[in-house]
Amino acid sequence: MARMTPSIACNDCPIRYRAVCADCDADELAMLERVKTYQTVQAGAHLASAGETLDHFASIVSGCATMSRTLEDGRRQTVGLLLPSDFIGRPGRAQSAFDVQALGEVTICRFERRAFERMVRDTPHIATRLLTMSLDELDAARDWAVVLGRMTAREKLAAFLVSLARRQAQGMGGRVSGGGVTLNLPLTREELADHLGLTIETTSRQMTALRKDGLIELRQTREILIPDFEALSAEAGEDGDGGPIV
Amino acid sequence: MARMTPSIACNDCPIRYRAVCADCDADELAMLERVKTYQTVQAGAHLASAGETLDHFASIVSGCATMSRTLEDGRRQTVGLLLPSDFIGRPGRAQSAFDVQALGEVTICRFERRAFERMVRDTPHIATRLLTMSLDELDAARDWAVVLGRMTAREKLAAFLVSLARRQAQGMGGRVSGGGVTLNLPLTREELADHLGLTIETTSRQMTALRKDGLIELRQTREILIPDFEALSAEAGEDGDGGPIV
DNA sequence: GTCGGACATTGATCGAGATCAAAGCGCCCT
DNA sequence: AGGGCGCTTTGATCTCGATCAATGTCCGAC
Repeated sequence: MARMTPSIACNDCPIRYRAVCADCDADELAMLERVKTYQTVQAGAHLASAGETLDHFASIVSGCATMSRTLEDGRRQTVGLLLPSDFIGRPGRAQSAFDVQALGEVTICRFERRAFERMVRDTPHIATRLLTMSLDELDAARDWAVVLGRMTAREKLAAFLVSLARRQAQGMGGRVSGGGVTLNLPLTREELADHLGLTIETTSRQMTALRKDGLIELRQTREILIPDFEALSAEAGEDGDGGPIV
Repeated sequence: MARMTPSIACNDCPIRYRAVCADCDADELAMLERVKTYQTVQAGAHLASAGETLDHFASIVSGCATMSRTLEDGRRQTVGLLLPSDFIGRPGRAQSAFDVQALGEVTICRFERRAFERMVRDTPHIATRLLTMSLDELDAARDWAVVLGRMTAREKLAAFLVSLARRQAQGMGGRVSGGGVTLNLPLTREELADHLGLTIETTSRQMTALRKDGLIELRQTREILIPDFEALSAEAGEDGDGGPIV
């Protein structure tokens, strides 16, 4: 399921300036270099399970993962979509509160828990970066609560596509070209539905509706072109903030 | 709307061991003591507004507040209920992402932004405490996303009452006596509905339904007795985790 | 006292999204 | 080429919560 991958030098790392190590200087990076290991897992692999004790933290280097919870009766809600540079694990607590599952092949940069917690304590550049990232995620989680609690199915889907396009543009995973944005959906319709708090059928219908209204074009089922980003944003109940994609 | 309140000594502060200052030693507390000011605001006062630039951070000393966002068409979603010891503001960013509004009379302990950010940088005990609190809030926000996205109206209300009872018991604001827990709702039905992602009417109907089913008793509209905490938890779609109230 | 306004409950009906059901479409495997 | 399986779309119907509309309750002002 998981295989070791040769570590690459931090300086050549694609997430060098976006992950938890972003603010580290050469010395600090050298310390991380000593304790890190790369690992690649296949689609569907569980990087963590709710209630499970974790002995490692990790940054996503490439690929995507979901963070979700499943109720006993099978209802599932995704609470976060993890993209490259995002952090997995919760310093200060060994138990994971959610399931973290790889969507495609995922490569992570792992740190043994004790060693990393010590570095958080002793390395202000890591501690403050972790705080900043946590606060960003907190804002994102609360933003998403507004979507889940108060938006219609159509608005939910539009809001998700807009936010994913923004994140992919930032991470250079998406293409922004003259008036059109292309984005790669890392999720199946079912996973998407679980993220939006809808059923597969409603999600699919809304996808069709946005397509028929010319707000998106489906190149493949997993490749979406947004011809007019502003127009789609307007569908997402956005008050104009958030601004353009880049 | 707001009035200065004589500061009380940190050592006599009701939130001394729960707020952002919890881990501070005597020296650090003395530094905070020098820059803090207490302020009391009336019900309905805005402690922050979405998009507004804040020049202070604060801890809630007494009273309750909501953190919410309102869409242009008036739909509102509460994303957090702030109780004594909770923190207001976002170190590293001057803009508030949400509205923060006092529910009743609220007393806060304020810190000027620059001074506090400097302390976060220079005082590990504050930085790590802030990180812990942020991570706890992040977990709570994600837990709530599951409720908003996947639970029925009845489950939403039960989940909220259970979580509020737990928090009040922790903060000693609630009474736990032989088999029964009393809790004080700091929210009107409308504010409650905005927190649950429901309408007032549905919220009220579910309240009545839980009462008729013997799961809660309404002493006053704002005072609720939970005769059997476990039974109510079971209604909240809980998988038995979370455990008893204390 | 009683008037008025804010908050809460209850009832009747409607509709967005869930559920049940059936195709359609790729894609791998033999 | 054909069969089978997973994913997606589309259609028909149902249901939970929203909406529309009274009515009830509490409290403070006069």
